[in-house]
Amino acid sequence: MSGARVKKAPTIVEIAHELGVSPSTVSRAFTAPRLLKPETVERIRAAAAERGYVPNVHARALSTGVPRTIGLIVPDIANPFFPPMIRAAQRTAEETGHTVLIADTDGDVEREKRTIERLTAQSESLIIASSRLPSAQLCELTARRRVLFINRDEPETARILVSSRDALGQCMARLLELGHERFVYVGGPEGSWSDGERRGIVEESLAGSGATLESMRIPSGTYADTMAAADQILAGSPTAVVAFDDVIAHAVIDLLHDRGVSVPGAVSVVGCDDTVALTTQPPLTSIALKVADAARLAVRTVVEGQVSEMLTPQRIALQGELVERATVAAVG
Amino acid sequence: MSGARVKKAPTIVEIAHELGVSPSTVSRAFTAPRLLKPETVERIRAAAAERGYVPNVHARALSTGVPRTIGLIVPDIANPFFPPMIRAAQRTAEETGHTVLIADTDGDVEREKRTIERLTAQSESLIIASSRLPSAQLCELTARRRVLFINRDEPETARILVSSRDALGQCMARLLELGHERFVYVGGPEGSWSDGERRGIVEESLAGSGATLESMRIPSGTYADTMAAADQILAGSPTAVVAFDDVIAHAVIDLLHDRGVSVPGAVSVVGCDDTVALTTQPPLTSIALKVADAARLAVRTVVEGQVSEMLTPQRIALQGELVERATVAAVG
DNA sequence: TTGAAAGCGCTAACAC
DNA sequence: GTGTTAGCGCTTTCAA
Repeated sequence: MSGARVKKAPTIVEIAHELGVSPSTVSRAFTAPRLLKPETVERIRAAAAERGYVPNVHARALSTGVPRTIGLIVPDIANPFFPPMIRAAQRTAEETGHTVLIADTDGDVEREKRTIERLTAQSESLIIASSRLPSAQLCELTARRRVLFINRDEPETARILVSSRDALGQCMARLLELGHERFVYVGGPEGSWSDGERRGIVEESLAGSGATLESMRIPSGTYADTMAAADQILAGSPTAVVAFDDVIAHAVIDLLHDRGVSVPGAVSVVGCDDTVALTTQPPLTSIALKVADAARLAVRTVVEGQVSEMLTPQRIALQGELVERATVAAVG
Repeated sequence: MSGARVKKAPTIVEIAHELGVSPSTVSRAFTAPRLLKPETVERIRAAAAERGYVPNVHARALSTGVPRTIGLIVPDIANPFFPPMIRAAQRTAEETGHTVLIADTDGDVEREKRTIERLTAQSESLIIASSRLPSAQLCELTARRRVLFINRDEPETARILVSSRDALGQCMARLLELGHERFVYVGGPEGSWSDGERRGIVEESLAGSGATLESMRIPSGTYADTMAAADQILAGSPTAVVAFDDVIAHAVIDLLHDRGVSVPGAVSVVGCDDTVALTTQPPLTSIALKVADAARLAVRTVVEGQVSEMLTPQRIALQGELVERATVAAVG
């Protein structure tokens, strides 16, 4: 079996020859069937299917000048926040015959820049999620490229924000209603747009309520580092802990449990992203984000319109939904 | 800003004109610099860098006949087992200037077939992880393609197995040593190679030991379904539970806890994959698999050698390592 | 050491 | 409705 030859893919010309038609006719059978006699289309498609013909994307891209490829750049594919986004993007792209190229930057700015360069050359547009680039670089790099951002709120760009504003606001109101007076916000990575938004909402919601707020941050956002910050989190004897995301919330529940503090009996905990919410004990109250919707919308946006034109700057915020489970209760 | 034009990428011809050299010279500056006067190479590279020239992958692929693209097909990108594999594959592919196209099949056979067809056309080789295709179809589909499998042990193909054999065997021996006599194996998806391997090792290890084994399965492999199967899992009052993966192990720990059964005091639990091991209470004893190594090896294997030739059939098993944490103890 | 020219597989005017 | 032709950007003989 070793040494066997890989079968060369059949080309349009070969199919054309066999059928006694011209190459362009075969091409049209796939790209503009309505220009052909239905019968011809049938005949060609049948023959093509039989020989296992699949159009060569490179030839097509070269000929049309538009690579039907969309680059999707994420900081970390292993972060459970992104796979659903990637999935939705791919499924949506499929509908229009596009391919999504995934790239992972490790949250590293240099790598992000290089990735943008590289993908620019082979994609008709770029979708960049949670970009870490400083504004200046970002403007420069994207000045003459078709780029759409997800979760980066840079003015004058096309961007989609997966927002927790409404849901988190509602959640905070509920917590206040339940009599909570000492809050802790356990934030995530510095410079994350989501973290900024959430921190802001928590502050706004509490302003003038008489409740106290302790605001802190777990830069790595990991379970282990959150556990390690237990003392700091519990320093002010909070009655409610709002976590940047579900991973942190999960750790908070566990550290509370370690100290014999009942959740939600003594302390209420809320997470965000709804990624692990069903695997905590008790099940975590969290905010389900419109990640898949954002990806779908992103792909549809970049796919429509002339690829030779920049995207129209606009800001779209998709509001998530509060999912009430079992980690929130009245104080006391 | 809307309506602004996307900058057209500079081509080899433009650079050649500006420098007063021929297009082939510019091409050679990138593909065969040793054929050129070092000084010329320098001049060309500088000019190219300045204009932001990046070779057009499509043109290159068309011209050389080899698309420097590797297709990587996984059942579910959201399964925490795969992102580290994807990451490692991409980083390795980068080294040789290759691009990895990720596709997700949803564990669906039809979709897997379509994906293989589609990727074949634009990749020089395919890496397929945890393929669900029946053997016959798999042989047919792969008969004349450059394909390498990960975690699918089909004879006469090139395959890499991320094995837990040694580590799990060692773990079982340890459990026996500690006096365990009633075991449950809580398996995963039907047809998974990993599940078959693990189930087999558990059976072999216990054969002739006098210990009893209850073997079951959570087809979906989810936390929720595992919780729901609590009665079945605990029916035989096991002293040790071996789980197909960490997600199931996590659920087992939680359901044991719900019933007031101490881990590892009364029951020992071991997981596999080492994906969530650090976020359980107590920390889960698990098996760290060589997933990233497998991906690296897979990419290196498909990248080397003539792309016109099939891969040499071979079977490589990469052994994982037992990571002892806190969910295993002596019986009693 | 460099240039000229052909051609990869496909699409898109433009003919017929 | 279908065929002819030119060309997308690049690599690669073959000549010089």
